[in-house]
Amino acid sequence: MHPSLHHPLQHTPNQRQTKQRQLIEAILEQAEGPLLPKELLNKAQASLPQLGIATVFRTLKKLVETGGAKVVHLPGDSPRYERATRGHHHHFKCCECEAVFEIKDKVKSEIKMEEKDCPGHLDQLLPEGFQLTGHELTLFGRCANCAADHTPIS
Amino acid sequence: MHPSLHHPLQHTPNQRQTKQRQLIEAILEQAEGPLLPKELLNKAQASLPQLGIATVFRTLKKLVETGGAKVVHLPGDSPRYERATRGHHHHFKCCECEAVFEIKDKVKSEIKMEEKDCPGHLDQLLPEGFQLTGHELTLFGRCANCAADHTPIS
DNA sequence: GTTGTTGCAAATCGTTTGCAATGAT
DNA sequence: ATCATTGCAAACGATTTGCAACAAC
Repeated sequence: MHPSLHHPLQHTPNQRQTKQRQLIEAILEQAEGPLLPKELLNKAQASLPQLGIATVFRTLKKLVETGGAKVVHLPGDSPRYERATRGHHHHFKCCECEAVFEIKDKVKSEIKMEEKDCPGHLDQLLPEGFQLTGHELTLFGRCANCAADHTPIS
Repeated sequence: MHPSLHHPLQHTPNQRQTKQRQLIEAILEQAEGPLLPKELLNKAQASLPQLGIATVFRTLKKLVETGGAKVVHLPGDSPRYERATRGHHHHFKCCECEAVFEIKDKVKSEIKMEEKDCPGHLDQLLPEGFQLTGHELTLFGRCANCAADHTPIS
């Protein structure tokens, strides 16, 4: 039998395939780093000039809810969005040129899941009885370019 | 000689001692965790009802500039503020009750500075040529209370 | 035809700023 | 008396929402 054919339990509304949603997903897919909603809008308006910012926000929210996208919070900035397919990683923000880089953990086991191979053993930091389900780590400093261009820090 | 006696290079304006600044600092001092500007305002208005939100923001900004306070960015929330005297630590946010806890690193050397004794060796995560100057780490999950009250996660 | 989706404008929220009045020095 | 600081209101940027028109199914 097909369990979900007749009555979806919580009456999940059917998602419709629109060109704006397709476009937004495509741009997110190609992006090299997490995007601000406004950046996304700008890129999208190249193909769909009448696209509104509200649609971008609504679509992003749905993408996040359905697991298609992830929110990236960089300290001091408004939230960015990236495709969920990129897997777990951290971010590095250059304090000089403001650029944001994806940092992939170098030590990576193929068996353990994301939390396990991140720096240190994060659960060891927690008090008794606390359960860890996720984390966000942002590094700041100077990127290779800025470090090369100028004198060393301080 | 005293180099800074005569002409402060950038004409640093003299800070004046006002009751609003004193109050804000006092509240920050007593706080158990990082505070939102609005939370700070609410607590402060108990003693100073006419205090305005603008003053809170202006005072917090100056405190941060002068190193008296630190900004805490919890993913998904607007910035919070805490006294700088609390030293380096991380935060844990309970996804169930929304409470925020300070997490002190357990492994703590007395000689090494903040970056050194944090989880893992963060600089090892960086590509060649990148210079690390700081980081923010936020953990999410269930706090001990919520974990005890309800069934285990999923 | 039903109903999820859109664009627009108005509303909201957090934060900043202009300005005249106030208060610390 | 000077000038940093305040309170208020207006301004602002990011995000959300109401609603009528529209488009996918």
